[in-house]
Amino acid sequence: MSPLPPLFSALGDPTRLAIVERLMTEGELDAGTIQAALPISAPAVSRHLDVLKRAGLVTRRAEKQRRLYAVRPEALTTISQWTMSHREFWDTSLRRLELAIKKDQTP
Amino acid sequence: MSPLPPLFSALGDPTRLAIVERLMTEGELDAGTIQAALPISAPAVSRHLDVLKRAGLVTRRAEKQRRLYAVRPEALTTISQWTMSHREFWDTSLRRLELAIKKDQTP
DNA sequence: CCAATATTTAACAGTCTTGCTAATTAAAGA
DNA sequence: TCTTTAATTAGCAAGACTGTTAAATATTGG
Repeated sequence: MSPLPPLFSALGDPTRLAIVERLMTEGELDAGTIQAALPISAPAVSRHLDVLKRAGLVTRRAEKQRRLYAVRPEALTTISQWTMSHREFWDTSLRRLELAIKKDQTP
Repeated sequence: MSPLPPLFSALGDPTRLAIVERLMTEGELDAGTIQAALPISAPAVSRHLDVLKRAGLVTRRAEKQRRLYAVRPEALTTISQWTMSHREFWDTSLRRLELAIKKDQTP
């Protein structure tokens, strides 16, 4: 239901990944608090938050004159499900790799 | 060890995501075979493959005059580990959401 | 050696992205 | 009402991204 490329694209920027990680560990935060920890201007942060919002990664709600942002758990679930849907591939590939290395080291 | 933003950024392009998914289901493929399924020129595909390579998402090896590409399982593991490291957040958030919806529907 | 095949590199155009400062909008509170 | 606080939108510049065609590189196989 949720398209992956916008999610990956949004997380591909280090600033946005940092914002998402902070929101996940600290929970809902307002734009000002998010901005304070970053080395860029408020308008720049506002645009990053808009990108995250349009990708479906965060929600936004108004509280007095503040805008509160929070990560949408469904977005993370979508990514998790994608990796899991390919788990058979990377799990067995990794196992094969480890076996090959072991065989190489102790001949 | 492997940085996430380049991985996410590389997967943020629909063409590259499609390439990675195809390589995961079909295994190692040469550049020409990958290009044949896509609506863009060979040089464009070559550049996408280079982006994937530099992000650490694929390996490349020469076989006669062909270049064979394959997904690095470690890259997928890195992403999986990231989602899992935040699983407590999205798992409990989702559960809370579901409870709130249920409470709303049957008052 | 030469022609064919496979792929990449070069050069270029159009479009996005990201940052900035200045201006605007919205609500709070004296 | 007027000032302060919070955040966004507008407008602009620098640089990155993606696609194209043409040229270059490398390997094969007659």
